[in-house]
Amino acid sequence: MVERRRGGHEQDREETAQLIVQAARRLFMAHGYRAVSTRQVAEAVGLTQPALYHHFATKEELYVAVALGEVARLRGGMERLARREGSVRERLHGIARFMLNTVDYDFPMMYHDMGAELGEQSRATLGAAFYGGVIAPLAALFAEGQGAGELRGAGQGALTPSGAAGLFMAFAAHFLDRPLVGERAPTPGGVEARSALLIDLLFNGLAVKPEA
Amino acid sequence: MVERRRGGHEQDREETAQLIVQAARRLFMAHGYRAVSTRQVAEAVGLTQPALYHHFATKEELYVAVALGEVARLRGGMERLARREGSVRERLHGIARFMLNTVDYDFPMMYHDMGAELGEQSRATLGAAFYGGVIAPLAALFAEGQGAGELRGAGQGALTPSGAAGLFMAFAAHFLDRPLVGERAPTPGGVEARSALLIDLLFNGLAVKPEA
DNA sequence: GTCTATATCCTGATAGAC
DNA sequence: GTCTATCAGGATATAGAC
Repeated sequence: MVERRRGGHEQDREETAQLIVQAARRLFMAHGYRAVSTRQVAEAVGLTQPALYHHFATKEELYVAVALGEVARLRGGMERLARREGSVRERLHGIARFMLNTVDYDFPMMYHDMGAELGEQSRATLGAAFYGGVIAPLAALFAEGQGAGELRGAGQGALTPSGAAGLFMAFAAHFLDRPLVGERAPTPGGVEARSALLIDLLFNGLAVKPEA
Repeated sequence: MVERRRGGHEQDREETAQLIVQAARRLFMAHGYRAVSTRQVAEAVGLTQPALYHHFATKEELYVAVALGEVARLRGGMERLARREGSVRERLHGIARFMLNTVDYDFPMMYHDMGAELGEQSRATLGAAFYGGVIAPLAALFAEGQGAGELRGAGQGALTPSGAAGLFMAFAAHFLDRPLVGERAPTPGGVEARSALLIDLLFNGLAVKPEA
């Protein structure tokens, strides 16, 4: 908002780049890196395909910009919710709600694209951003819960903090309401019901509780 | 083995089709449907690319054959292990071992391919096979555990049997030792340690147990 | 049943006018 | 900064000889 001082052009230099990233985000996250062509991205933003190459040198560079933006968004939400007051369980519940509410793409596919479709350098860049921005804040929260005696630690046969963070992400991916194959219906209920179930299962598991 | 009575040809009609499916299985499961070309499959089995089309009408048909074979393999293992004696937990542990030992591909990617890269008819065929051959046997086992009071049922705020089966598959996918992005290391330990951890977390969760 | 040759299409990326 | 035109390569699939 502070940059709008040059000329009367509505779309200054950086602005169309942002529009391209937004359009690419929707397409890449819905269909995957390989399934989306640069022509589709250009058409979605009202440009011709070669115009994209004025803003991004390669398709891969565009994907990296998309993914970095998404990691930054997740990081912001997670760090904000991790700082709230309440038990570790309550804060993790908040993060679960946040993810179920705002992640509208196929998480495993993004994971696959990052690991298999990109060059080594892009992979390293995104991997570091994902680890530092998503896994690390979650791991800190789990470590706090283990220290407070709320969660089983590695000494009690469970997981390291970052292992627990990875498991949390697997739970989140499972409870995201993506369109599923075949007859398997998504977990029913709204975000509140699904996030509560997610946390309940993550903390207590499927077995009957001893006191029940 | 019973069909080997025609002529001296080592590779009768159906046999090369099987070789093609095996080669395609390795490639598709390692890199995904879109990333593997029919030329690569042909080269891996020592044929030229057009020769494939004598055995399979389209690339998609070949993929369906690959996926149906894999579902049949999983079904066989699961039904065998589900019939053993022992608690539901012990039998689920056996199935977890079986999956960690024999699934060498990227499960979420196969899932994505089935849901997004194939036509409606192939998707329906594979979805039905997957549900009937993998989800249904698991769900029957979970239903048995819920009936025996070993597992929380839907009435106790947990999951339906098929919901629990889906969660089990999510756990299995998470604990498969696929090469991961960035710095996040795979869960350490061999198959026995990882399958035991999987079952422990699935049954008891991350929270400290009341009696501990 | 496998081959060579090829049709047709789509891809990412570049050249150069305006 | 965006356009038109195009390159070079790879994709699936087909035609027809042997």
